This record gives sequence, C-alpha cells and structure tokens, in this order.
Amino acid sequence: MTAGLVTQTSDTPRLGEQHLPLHERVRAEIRKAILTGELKPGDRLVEDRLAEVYGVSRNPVREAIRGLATEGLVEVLPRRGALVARMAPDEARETIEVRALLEGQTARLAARRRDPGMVHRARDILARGDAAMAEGHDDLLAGLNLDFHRVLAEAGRNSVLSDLMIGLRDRTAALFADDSPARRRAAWADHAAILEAVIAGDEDLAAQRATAHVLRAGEAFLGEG
Amino acid sequence: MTAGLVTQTSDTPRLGEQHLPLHERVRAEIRKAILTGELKPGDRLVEDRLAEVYGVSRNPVREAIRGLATEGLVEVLPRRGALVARMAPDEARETIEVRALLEGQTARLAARRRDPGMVHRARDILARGDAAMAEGHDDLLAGLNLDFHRVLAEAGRNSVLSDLMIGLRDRTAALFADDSPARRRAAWADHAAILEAVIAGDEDLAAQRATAHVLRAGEAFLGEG
DNA sequence: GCCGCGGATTTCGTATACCAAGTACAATCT
DNA sequence: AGATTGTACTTGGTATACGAAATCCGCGGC
Repeated sequence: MTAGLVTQTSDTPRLGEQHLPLHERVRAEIRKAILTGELKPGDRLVEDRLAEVYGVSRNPVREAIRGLATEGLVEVLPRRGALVARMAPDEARETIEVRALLEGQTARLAARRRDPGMVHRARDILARGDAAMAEGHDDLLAGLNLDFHRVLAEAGRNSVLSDLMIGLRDRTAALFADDSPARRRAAWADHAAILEAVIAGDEDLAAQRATAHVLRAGEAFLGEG
Repeated sequence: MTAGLVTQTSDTPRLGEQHLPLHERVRAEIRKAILTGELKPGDRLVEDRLAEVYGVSRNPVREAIRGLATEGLVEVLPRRGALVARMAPDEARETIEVRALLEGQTARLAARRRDPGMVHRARDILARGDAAMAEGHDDLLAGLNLDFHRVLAEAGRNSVLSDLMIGLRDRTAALFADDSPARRRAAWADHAAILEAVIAGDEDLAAQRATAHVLRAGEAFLGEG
C-alpha cells in the first residue's frame, strides 16, 4: 500500500458508500416521523402520497415500507396498504417483558466491564437530567433517557443485544409518548440506582434494577391502558 | 355486525389475503435457500438472476432483498449488491449469547405455564428423537430440534420473544450447518433435562439449563471456529 | 332511516423500459 | 510486474402502464 495520490485506504469510504440509497433515506424519514409521533399508529402510509412528499418515485418508498415492516414499525395488509403499526395490549406487555430482560442483560454486561469512560458519560447524563428536572425542563428528559440507555448499551459491547433493544424500544415508543411528567421523573430516578450497581460491579443487582426499571415503567402504562 | 349472506367474518380471509404478494414468496424462497445451505454466506444475490430464476420482475426481488437485509440474513453493500450475510466470529458469539438468554427466558415461561398439551408434544418429540438416534437417523435430528424449541416457544406464550428467537436462530443457522453428529447427539441429550425442569415447574432450573444448552452448543462451535 | 347493491375511484402489485452512477475485471501499455 | 485504461455488468432510481382488489359513495328498496 504505497502512498499514492488517490490511493484507496481502508478508512476512506468508497464513493458510492457516501450517499445513502434513497430508500434508506426515505426509510429513515418515515421512521423518524413515526417515532416523533408525527405519524400515529393506524395512520395509513399511501405509497403515492409518500413518494410525492419525499420527491421520489414509488419504488424507494415501497422498499422503505418493506424494511420498516420487518422492523415491526409498520404493518402491511396485502392489497390494502401499510399502516403505522398498532400494538395490541397483549403484544405491548410481551414486548415490554422482553425489553426488561434485554435491558437487564445490558446492565449486567455493563457492570461486568465497568468501563471508566462509560461511567463518566453516564454520570454526566444523570447530572444533566437532574438539572433539567430541577429547572422544570421535563421535555429534555426523553432525550437524556435515550442517551443513558445508549451509553449502557455501548458499555455492554454486544451490538446484537443493543440492536434488538433499539428495535423493541422503537416499537413501544408510541406507547410512552404521552407519559405523565410524574412518571417520567419517577423513571429517571431509577437510573441513578442502576448506575450505582453498575459502578459497584454488582452484575446481579444491576440486572435486577434495570429489569425492574423497565417493568415499572411498563406497568404504569399497562395499568392505565 | 348482522349475519348477512356474505358478511365478512374474522376467520374467512379476504380474497386478497389468500395469495401472498410475490415479494413475500420470493423472500420465503430465498430465505429457505439460505437456511438449507443452498446459498452460502458470501454468495452474491444478483437481482436479474434471481428475477429470472423465480420468473418475476426485478421489483419483487428487490423488495424481498430489503426485507431479508432487515432480518439480517443478507447484507447489502450500496451499489455493490447483496450477499448472503457472513458472520464475524464476534458477532456469532454475541448472537449466541443473546439466544442463550432468550432461550432461557422461554424455558422459564414454559415452566411457569406447564401446559399439559405442551408436555405431551414435547415428550413425543423427545421420544422420536431418541428413536431416530438409536436407528442412526441423525439427519432427522435437526428438524426435531427445531420442533422441540418451537413447542417450548409456543408454551411460553410470548410471540415477541419467540419471533426474536427465530430471527437469531436463522442468522446462526449457517454456523451450525456442518455440525458433527457427536455434537448433535450431545445437544439432543440436553433437551430431556430441560423438559424435566419445565415439567417440575422449576423456572430457575429450566432457564438455567436452556441457557447452558445454547451456550454449550455455541462454545463447541466457537472453540473450533 | 337504514341496509345492501353497484359503479366510480383509489391504491396496490407487478412488469417493462431506460438511464446514470458505480464497480469489477480484463486488456493494454509502460 | 505494476499502473492505466477501457469495457461490460450491476445497482439505484425514474417513469409508465395496467389489472386486480379494496374502498368510497350514492341510489334505490324495504
């Protein structure tokens, strides 16, 4: 690998890999719209309309929809079109239970590694969340919540696990969208306890607390729903 | 919902739902080809060729490929095409670890319900597997293996969990494809112990044994790979 | 007034044709 | 041999067309 002028090295991505295919971008847009609540469960995804909205032809839209369907974010009814996935209460419960299990395992792995960098980042996020709560900026909590769990997932160093969890979290996102401030604050308080167990390296405790954290948030929802 | 002559009841499928869309069928075909080893990791999936093979146009093929990519069975390199997914050793380890966790939870749930019908079916499968082994029909074991785990999954009554597990199992299928008969026999022997714990209703033991079962099979592979 | 029927309208599923961008590979030149 | 160039192939995307379903909607009958 001599140092030629335009030599292709392993870290310079090939040209084509720079711009994502359109269907990927459309898919990301639709996903975002669903996760932000711009598109609500049951809303129809009409191919022609989406194609027009995003200024593309039907093909990329269809491919995006298939992908999102496999993710579980949309459901397609043959010859009737695609909808933003609705979730039956039973399925919601099942999903939350599995998420609780996976989140527990994530915390366990994080406790096992106890990466100093991770601890630092997690503490920072906790502090910012506390500050946001103190100032009444509850709106920031949702993002910080994701951040906290993401840091934990990275620390667990199992991408299969974290990818699975992201998928489940996305699917249940709509359920928790209209969560009361009180519950958000209660859920936030759990994080400190989880991190504490992680830092202590107590795998079982960390896992147990993370699992309980998800189940508690879930029960709060399932109780009312 | 009065009882009209042609009233649509929930169990009479609508006309359109009978014939699956082409992309679904193509997808199923390709998936089968991958799982049976007809298509091996790294094999290219050329759209034109597949379209011709299945006698359809490129469109359904493309959609099928996107879906399979989301499942994780194929990987698409932008502008270079799709391949049957290859799995790095690290990812294989991670996948197996998560599978072990989920399989453990499945066994736990099965032990919690202790459905008599499930016990009956599982016993039957075990007996047939033992018989197959005794007669040297090791080739039947793979199918019975799937059956056993499927019965357990059904008993767990958490479709989210079992769907996730099916996905993970499919992704690792190629790894275990060329498994030695000795290892298959060893793995089969685990099942009886798992079922025993399930029947006893000992959740922890059932979970622990199911988890160990997967990890043992995985270690055997990871050790050599 | 409501129910069902039938036609108009949407929308989906699929095929075909075509082009631009990018990639892979072989021929060529130095 | 190693670099360069040329070429054939594949993908990503657009446009278009058309039949089959499904939906919508208004009209007439009970």
